[in-house]
Amino acid sequence: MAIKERKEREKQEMRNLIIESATQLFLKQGYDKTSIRSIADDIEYSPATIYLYFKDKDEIFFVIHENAFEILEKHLRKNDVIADPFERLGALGKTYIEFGLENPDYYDLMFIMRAPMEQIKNEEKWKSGECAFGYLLTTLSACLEENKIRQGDLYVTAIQVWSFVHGLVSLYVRERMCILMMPDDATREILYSSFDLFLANLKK
Amino acid sequence: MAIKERKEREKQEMRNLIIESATQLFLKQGYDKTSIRSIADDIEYSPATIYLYFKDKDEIFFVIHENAFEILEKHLRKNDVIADPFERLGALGKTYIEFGLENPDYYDLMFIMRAPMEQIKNEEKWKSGECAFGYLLTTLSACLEENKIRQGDLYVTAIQVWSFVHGLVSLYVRERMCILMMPDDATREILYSSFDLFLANLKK
DNA sequence: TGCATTTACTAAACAGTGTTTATTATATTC
DNA sequence: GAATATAATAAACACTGTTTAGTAAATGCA
Repeated sequence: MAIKERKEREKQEMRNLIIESATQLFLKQGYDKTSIRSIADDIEYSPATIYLYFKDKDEIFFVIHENAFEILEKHLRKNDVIADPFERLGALGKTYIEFGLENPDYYDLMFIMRAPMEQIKNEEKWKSGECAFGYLLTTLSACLEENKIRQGDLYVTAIQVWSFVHGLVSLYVRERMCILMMPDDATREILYSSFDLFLANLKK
Repeated sequence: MAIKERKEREKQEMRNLIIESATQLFLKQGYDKTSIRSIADDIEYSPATIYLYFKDKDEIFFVIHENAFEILEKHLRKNDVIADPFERLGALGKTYIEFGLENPDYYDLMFIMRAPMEQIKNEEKWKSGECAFGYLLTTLSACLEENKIRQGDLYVTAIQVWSFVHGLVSLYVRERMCILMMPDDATREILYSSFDLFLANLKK
């Protein structure tokens, strides 16, 4: 009976169709305007059909959130070629900030919005987040071993680095950087300068 | 004609009644569950009445957002007695983090949610934000003058400090600190340790 | 005081949201 | 070919923010 496999394949294809449509609408119009009805309209099915493939709206955006992590990880991995761990740390930070500034909606979904985290509560651990955090831990661990940065607890240092870059990007994404009263490109310059200063302070 | 003044007073009292009810519901049940209808129910008026006193829901939460800034500023001002600017900077940071951890809903409204910033767009500058940021600028300026911290551009340094503490608090408030897989109080300890490390790196 | 006008309020509706239920049409199995 | 299982949907439910049209009370003026 190959029918079962075909059905399974069709089910997966339908899930992909929904996710593709939802992703496209999300990046074009934002989270709020991406309603179940608008997705249904886009893929030319009834709204109720979507609930045959996803438990609720949160589950859809959890999948988009996971896809976004894959994209970020691809960017981060490009820095694997940098041998010096401190230089790699700097490059990772810049890649992270750049990703946030260039993909504010994805960043929001990954690190700010509540929606995808609801899914994680009723499921398991935050796999995507842990994986990305793992990158940072590995690099920082190498920096500490080679005595490139000031000595300190690995986790405390990692939280310090992540919190800082997240602070930069999230204040920008949620429009609090307006206090600088500067044009957008000048604000971005300040963000990168601030990261450079941070790195200099961390350096041994 | 004192009637005009009485009417003005009554209008202000009604606004206060709405804000008080909305604030109480917001702190008890969160933003989403604080609907116009639930506020109307609470103050025993019809939903439409609220629109005679506030343009929309965003305006209500903009006022709550401003009240929250007043509370934060009261906390921050307690550190004015600390003469040494670097010590004061440390105390301000701890006060900020503490405020965020103890008042996650207020913090969310002030520095994460989009709702109150919509109001600012159609109005003027982000007065509350600028005022709080001014505190930081003043203290950092004194630190630089007295050569207590590493030299650098004032604004770049300020963004560095603010982004970092905001990063700590916002990752906690939006439940991304779960990657540490620690009980809540241990996570909070890490946050404070991370801030201490940050300060040590900033120190000259 | 009596009437016209302004003010304060609300019931009902509008246009939307996420989600569920009962029903129908199609595909599969025996 | 008949019985069963699957896929899809129309319609409804319970909400949301907001607007409109209509009513009742307070005020201004003669």
